[in-house]
Amino acid sequence: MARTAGSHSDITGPRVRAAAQKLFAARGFAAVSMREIAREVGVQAGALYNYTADKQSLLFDLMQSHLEALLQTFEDDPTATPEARLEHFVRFHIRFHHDRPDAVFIAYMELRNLTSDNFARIEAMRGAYEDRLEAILRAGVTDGSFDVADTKIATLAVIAMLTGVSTWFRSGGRLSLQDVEAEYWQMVRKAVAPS
Amino acid sequence: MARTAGSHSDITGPRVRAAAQKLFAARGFAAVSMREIAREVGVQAGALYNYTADKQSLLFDLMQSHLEALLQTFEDDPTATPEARLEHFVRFHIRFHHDRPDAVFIAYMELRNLTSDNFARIEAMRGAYEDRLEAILRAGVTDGSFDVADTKIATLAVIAMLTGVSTWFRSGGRLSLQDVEAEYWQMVRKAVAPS
DNA sequence: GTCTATACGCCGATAGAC
DNA sequence: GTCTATCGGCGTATAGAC
Repeated sequence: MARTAGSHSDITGPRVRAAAQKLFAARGFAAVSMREIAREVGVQAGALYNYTADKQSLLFDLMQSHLEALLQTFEDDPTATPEARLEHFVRFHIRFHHDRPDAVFIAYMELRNLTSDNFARIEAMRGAYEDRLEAILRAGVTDGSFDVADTKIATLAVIAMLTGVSTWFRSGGRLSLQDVEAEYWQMVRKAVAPS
Repeated sequence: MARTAGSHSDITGPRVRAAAQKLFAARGFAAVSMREIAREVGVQAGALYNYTADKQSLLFDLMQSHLEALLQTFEDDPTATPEARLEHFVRFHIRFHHDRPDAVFIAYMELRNLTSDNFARIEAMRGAYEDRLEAILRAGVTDGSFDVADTKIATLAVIAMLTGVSTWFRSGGRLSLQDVEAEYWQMVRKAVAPS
């Protein structure tokens, strides 16, 4: 079962996706050519088509993998208190996004470059993630530990606020990621608390 | 002083910028060609270069105009209470951004397509706007009406949260813009309040 | 001020040799 | 599985006629 010398599909495939992710994040899907991706990998442009049907599939696969990992990694414990669940969500979201800046950037910036079918599939996954947070907020509203007028709006507000961290946080700066987590948790906690 | 027939620089110029804004917002700077902009305006591609030095200048001018308007339109009253000033900021930011969806989208999504000189100028304007909010938060921390661990982080968190409204709000939906303003104001007010 | 024509180069994707 | 070569098309920007 040994592979033929020069047969590298198992290693080149991931390298193609890694190169595409790096370049799409840095300069944008539309601005990056297949030739550039090939150069980054160290192959000729034609060889890329052994690993992806076309450029669009490359983008879609990156986004889908990112959102699959997001949904799979987040664990919620419905038996804990709403406040504990919310704190876990806040810290998880900040850390997970901080660990994958390129994938996050692509997932937020390149939605309009998806075909409409692919867009619908990605939006469904994003919606499923939002639903996880909304369930926490609803549980807190029900038992009186939170007070928000509209759980859907609060969900979107919290996610927008947390995701914004990626736009400015740099390791080695004035604050550690743990400091940032703690500060955002305080703001989120108060924002949804009963007044 | 009558112009020659067929001389339309005073009207075609704005139409070029309007067409570019519409197309850049819908499909992205890199994905839009000068030919498409010309088609939208109703002239040939070469004629665009009577109104802009190049495609990059078109992008920069759109962003600069947007941020100039933002800075010029926001009025803060340093003699009011920090809470009143913050509520005014929240409502202003949501309304101003809601009124200019295309300009807002471009200003957030196309930063990486600016040359480094142009990027620095735009970032300086964005920083000036952030400073206006931070001044309000600092005043509230000083007089004890707010409690935030770090005014810079709180500034970025509030702006990210408010700007997120543009990504989902549509007139004619379940909530009016005034409802949305009110809900965000409640969340912001509580987030920065002393616990 | 706008037109037509064009310079010059890169685009995504495929064909066929090895 | 990767290469070279290539197809047909579109990219920005400019030149020169009117």
